[in-house]
Amino acid sequence: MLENIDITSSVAVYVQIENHVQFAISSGRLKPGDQLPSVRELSERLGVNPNTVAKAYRDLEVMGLLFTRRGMGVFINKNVEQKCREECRRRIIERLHEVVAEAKAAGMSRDEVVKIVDKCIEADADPYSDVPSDILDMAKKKP
Amino acid sequence: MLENIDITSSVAVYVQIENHVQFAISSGRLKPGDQLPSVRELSERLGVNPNTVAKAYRDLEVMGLLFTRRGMGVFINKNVEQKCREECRRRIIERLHEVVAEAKAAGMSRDEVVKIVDKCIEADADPYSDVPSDILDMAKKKP
Amino acid sequence: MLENIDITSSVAVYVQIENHVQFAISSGRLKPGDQLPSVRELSERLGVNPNTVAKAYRDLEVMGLLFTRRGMGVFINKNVEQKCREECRRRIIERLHEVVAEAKAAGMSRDEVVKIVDKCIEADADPYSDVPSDILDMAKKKP
Amino acid sequence: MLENIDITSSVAVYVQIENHVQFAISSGRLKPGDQLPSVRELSERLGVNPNTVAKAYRDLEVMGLLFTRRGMGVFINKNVEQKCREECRRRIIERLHEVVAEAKAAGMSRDEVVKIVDKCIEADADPYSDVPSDILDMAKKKP
DNA sequence: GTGGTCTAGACCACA
DNA sequence: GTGGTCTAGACCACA
Repeated sequence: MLENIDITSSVAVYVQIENHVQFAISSGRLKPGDQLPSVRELSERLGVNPNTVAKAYRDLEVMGLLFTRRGMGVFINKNVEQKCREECRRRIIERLHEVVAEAKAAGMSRDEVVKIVDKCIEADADPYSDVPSDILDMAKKKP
Repeated sequence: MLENIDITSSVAVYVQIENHVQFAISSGRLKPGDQLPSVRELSERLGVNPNTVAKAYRDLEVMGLLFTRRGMGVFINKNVEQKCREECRRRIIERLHEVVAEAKAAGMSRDEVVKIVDKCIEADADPYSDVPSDILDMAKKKP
Repeated sequence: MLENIDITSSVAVYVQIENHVQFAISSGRLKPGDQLPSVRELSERLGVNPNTVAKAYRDLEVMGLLFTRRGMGVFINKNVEQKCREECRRRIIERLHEVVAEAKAAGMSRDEVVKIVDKCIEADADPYSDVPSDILDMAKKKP
Repeated sequence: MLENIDITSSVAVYVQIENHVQFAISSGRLKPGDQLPSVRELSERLGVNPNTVAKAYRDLEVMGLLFTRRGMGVFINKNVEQKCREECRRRIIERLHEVVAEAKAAGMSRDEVVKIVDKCIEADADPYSDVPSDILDMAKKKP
């Protein structure tokens, strides 16, 4: 996660955290019952304000992906994998639509776009899973 | 432009104006020497504060795309078409890379992605040019 | 003059006209009694608003360099050459001070600056007199 | 900076701020990663509206010299020192060319110009660095 | 507390 | 009429 979270990015850090957790759930790297790193632990690790991590966890809890057990920590909810997968897919397709529409408007041909797609697919361009992710390493797997 | 600029969008109005002008230059619909609509005119048309339009124009000037003649108006600079085109392409390809990498990581297959691309290309999904743009109509073409 | 007046410059056109006339007087290319082109004639030639030329002539008149004879035109005053020369010199030295001070602050050495000076002096870098100037050609020499 | 920023100057305050920051970067007094004083802090110090400082920071961001972390502050970008230095040098040399060409055209000799240059070089005519600059003192050095 | 966006409006420089 | 500069101030996003 540290590798993938870019604090200089224009995307808010809390949004990056949320996306990352959702993605990890949808790809099965985080499973129901797993415990997330504490707010303090993760914020220190990322070098960001604890409020930032807390905000991300709160949002994810509101979405129903996490639950908090006071004094125990934050855990992944049951039956969220499918929902997460769909949500991730939906967002990816939406963004794909946007960017392809712009490419078209910019005069790029179908073949040109497909060529770029192929190049990405072939490359190890996995934005999340190519590097051991700290948030994943820090998560305590449900026994 | 009026049709394409969405005051309620989460994308700031001045950013939308900037994108639109850049895109219009890169696609040749605005050419060096053309005069943009005046700050006041465009702001009234869009129903936003003149400062908002001025901010967009100023950014574009700092980027080197426009120049201002005090008391005369704002004009497209020379030799910006190529630069604009490359910049637009670069940004599109960058975003395409990002989203395809995420799609791959999310387990989508190459064919699935290409299928979505094809659907977008076939659709009239041009985000800018499908509707006559007021900013273009308002621009005074260099004689 | 047309060659030297840059309407895209950030320096106001009326200021450029003023500078040009002062410089022409101080270098003897315009002499007391010479008639300047009319506001209309010059503005058409330069492709600028007549107000712009009128403003320049008015300022120069306030400075005491020109006088207007109603229905006759605008003429260079007597005994202005010396004053003009001094004023031009003063401004040049002032600007030289500014830019050399910045060069020094930017870490440029004395020799580096002098080298640039020499290059300029040797070059035909005369910003005004190298090209036949329209305002001069348009001025009617006192018989 | 407070000492060098002149609110009564004809040069706009935001332009003075921009110049100052660029110069501080090019001379190494501000380094990549350093945090600039906050918009509010600097605006209070200078006695100007926060918008004025924000405008300068924004221009510098569009130029690629700064980046903003929302809620955190404004920082100097990486790899801008060289670019800044070149840009500063380029502008100084350009202006030096202009003014020397005018001096030549005005009939000043090479030796006369060099004499003025020498006088400036020897004087403490550093327009920026002779006085401890507040904006530098206020900048938080990257650890 | 940090910057971002936007509005309303004054006053100025220029054409 | 055109843009530039600046102020005052509201409301928001983020940390």
